[in-house]
Amino acid sequence: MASLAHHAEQLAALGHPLRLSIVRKLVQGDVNGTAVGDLQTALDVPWSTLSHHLERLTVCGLLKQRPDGKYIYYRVDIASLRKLTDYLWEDCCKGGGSCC
Amino acid sequence: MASLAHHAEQLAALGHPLRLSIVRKLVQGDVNGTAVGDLQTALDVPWSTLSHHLERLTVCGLLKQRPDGKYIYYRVDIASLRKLTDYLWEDCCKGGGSCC
DNA sequence: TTGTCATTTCGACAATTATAGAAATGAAAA
DNA sequence: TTTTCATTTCTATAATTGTCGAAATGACAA
Repeated sequence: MASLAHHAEQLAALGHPLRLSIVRKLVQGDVNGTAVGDLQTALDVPWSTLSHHLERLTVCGLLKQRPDGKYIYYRVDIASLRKLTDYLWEDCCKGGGSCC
Repeated sequence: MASLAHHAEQLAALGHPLRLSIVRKLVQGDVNGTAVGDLQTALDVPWSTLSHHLERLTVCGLLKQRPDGKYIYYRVDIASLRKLTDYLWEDCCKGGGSCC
């Protein structure tokens, strides 16, 4: 099952305090995205560290990048995140019983 | 925010192919839990490796253990997993706009 | 073009995590 | 009580991941 590996990769990407706080900030923020500089200010973390984590989140498909002039805007790929959370619950209680 | 660190820990636990397949199997399986031996057979992984991953999932609160005689049954803590997936969507589109 | 700002890439080191054989535990059956 | 079975702990090694300063890139402004 290829999707298992893919989803594991996305969950691992979310499984880091700084990366999770990036995603949380973007989920709550402007639908059009947030510039890296604004994230840097908000999270107060070195640029190179932030950039590295943004790449990790982007590579696995959780974030989308939109360069606009001088800035790069990042936003959560909502469909991708939805698929991920849905995946965790797929076929719950298949064998009968209702727990969810 | 203490819950951020806790949720990151849980997501990291899910972010490993073997651990994710353990959780998927338990989510789909019997509500009363699955014995370690059955997991071992199904996943075909060394006992010590499996045990290590089960511990990681249990320590962060995603799995519950129920020893019964010779066997130990593991099941997903449904409430805990629900809190986790809900957390990811909390306050989505706070600033207006409707994406989810 | 020169300068400045936003962001990424490079590089090196530290820290954490994964793997699995062998030994240990602990409960039940003979 | 001896044996057997289920599972964990121990131990060591290999692999991956995280951190961040410094240098590089690439866009816009003067």
